[in-house]
Amino acid sequence: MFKIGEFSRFSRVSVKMLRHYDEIGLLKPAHVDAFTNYRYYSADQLPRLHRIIALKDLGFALEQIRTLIDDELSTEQMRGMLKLRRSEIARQLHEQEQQLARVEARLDELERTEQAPPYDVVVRTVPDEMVASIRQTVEDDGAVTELFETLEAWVARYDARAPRPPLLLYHDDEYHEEARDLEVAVPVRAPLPGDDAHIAVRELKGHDCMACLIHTGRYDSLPAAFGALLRWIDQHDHAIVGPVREVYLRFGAAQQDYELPDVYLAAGAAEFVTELQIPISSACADTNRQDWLIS
Amino acid sequence: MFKIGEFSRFSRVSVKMLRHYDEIGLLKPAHVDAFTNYRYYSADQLPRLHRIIALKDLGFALEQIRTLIDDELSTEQMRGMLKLRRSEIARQLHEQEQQLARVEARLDELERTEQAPPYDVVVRTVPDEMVASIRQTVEDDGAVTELFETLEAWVARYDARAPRPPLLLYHDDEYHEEARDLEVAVPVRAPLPGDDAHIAVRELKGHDCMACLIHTGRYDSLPAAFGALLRWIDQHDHAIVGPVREVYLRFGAAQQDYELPDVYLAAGAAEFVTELQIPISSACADTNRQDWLIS
DNA sequence: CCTTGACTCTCCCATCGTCGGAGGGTGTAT
DNA sequence: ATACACCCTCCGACGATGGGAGAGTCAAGG
Repeated sequence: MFKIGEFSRFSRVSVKMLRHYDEIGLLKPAHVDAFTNYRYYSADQLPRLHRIIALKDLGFALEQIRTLIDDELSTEQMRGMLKLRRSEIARQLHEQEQQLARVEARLDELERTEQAPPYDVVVRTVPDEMVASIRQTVEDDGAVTELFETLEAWVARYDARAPRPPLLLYHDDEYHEEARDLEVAVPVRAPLPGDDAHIAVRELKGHDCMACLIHTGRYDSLPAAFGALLRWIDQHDHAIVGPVREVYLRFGAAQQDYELPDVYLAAGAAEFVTELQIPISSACADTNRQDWLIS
Repeated sequence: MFKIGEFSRFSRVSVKMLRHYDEIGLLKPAHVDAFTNYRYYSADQLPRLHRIIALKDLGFALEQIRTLIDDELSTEQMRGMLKLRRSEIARQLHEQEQQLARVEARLDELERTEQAPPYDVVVRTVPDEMVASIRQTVEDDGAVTELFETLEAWVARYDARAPRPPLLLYHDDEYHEEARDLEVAVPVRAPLPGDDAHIAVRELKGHDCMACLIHTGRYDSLPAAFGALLRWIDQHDHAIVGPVREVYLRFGAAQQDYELPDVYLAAGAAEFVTELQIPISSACADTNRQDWLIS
């Protein structure tokens, strides 16, 4: 039997942690003196403790470890978890790379902001539009692409696609890291009767005063575009009165052929052309308003 | 001006965090209503916020960001930090790989423990020995190697090296993650007068009853060997009465030629041969004691 | 003008693993 | 007997984030 200090020295776990593990029931001392409450550990407890540390290093929370370890898991199983952990680390690496890419985009954005802002903001009227849409809370950006594909496939089955670009609505009141309340929508020709589990066909209300901005280029720098649009709205003292829309005028390798007003065609042949739309209060009819209707 | 909810939506920072950033002085709202305490943000604050997020994604703490950002650092400087961050991530990846290697070693150890323990524990008397040593708190294992090299070089200058193996003493009372109180020591022939800043020449006290165990193989699995030694001590009801020693009988590519008793030579030609020694209470003279003196 | 509902405020608490410290009791060696 | 090393429990802190209670505020519709 060893007192906690000795046991700490040889197990390479601090005294504080040994007490903590005792407290949460992860590793009870082999014996606790009833009078002094001194903890006494036996050398036979080392394997269990080493198992705990191994699992901890594999990224498990102490709470999980407690349940895992009581299941008497074999070293074979633990080797399996080791493999899992390796792939998990690879995934994290990938994610960090993406994060750095986002940082770069942010830097691009900052530089662009320091120069002359290359965005032109216009105010238009956007008409009502019949769309098929899915609204749901989404965690991963990749899921959005999937939703669009689902939607297009579903609409294609009814041969009801209207030749106008798909769009995305941001319904969140405020931003949250994990889940965002999004609505993906594609225009349809007729009020389709069919209504799948999550797919709704509805008339998407237009708006008299929509502050709009065309962004060309990859989506990494969309926040910059939103920033410019927001600055315009701020400077002109408008109020935002509805969810933001992203309209995908052109995207991906296969060039779309939507019916668009001429002004859009001027955007050139960039691979990605996106319009950002924010409905603003109507008290603005006096500003540089331009009434272009989507044909 | 935007209320906090709107600003959150467009900045992609949660309301909670905006309030937090206000509180810690990282991003104060452009205006706070004196009566209602409502926070109002201006679109001009977006660049600063994006800078903050970029730095956060680069791994800085909010506290650091505050000082960084007030220094008006350019995007060029931030790109430099991006590079730094990349290498930092590479380093972390390497570290995680090492950690996984340690986990594997632990699993090896567990399997070995489940089988018959291949360690023979003997009790010997270890005599006093004159050594040159450095004792200091060390954070990185790599630093230990450096210390040994420093020490050997210093002793070599006096041509005072005694042909016995170097050793490491663990002085910590209890284990701590970050810093360990270690003493590296190499045997010397004479009481050297010279005494460098941190190098001490002293007689390392021996001990009548030293529980010893020979470990062959890489240092990854040293904890397993310590475990075996500890179990032996526990089973035989000994008390530990001094710091643990690791004696490096053979190590590295260049084979050493220390004067050792025959029993050590039986360990074969393994690349790494290490003896672990723990001084125990003398009340054990009746057990399987074997008095081998190092020649 | 009043109600309603959406929005905001402040304040407190929780997470997770680890450490530090205060204040007091225990064990062993001089 | 006294000193010193060790141990105990209890409380708080870290840092980024979120949850929730309870109260106040704003804007739109009746």
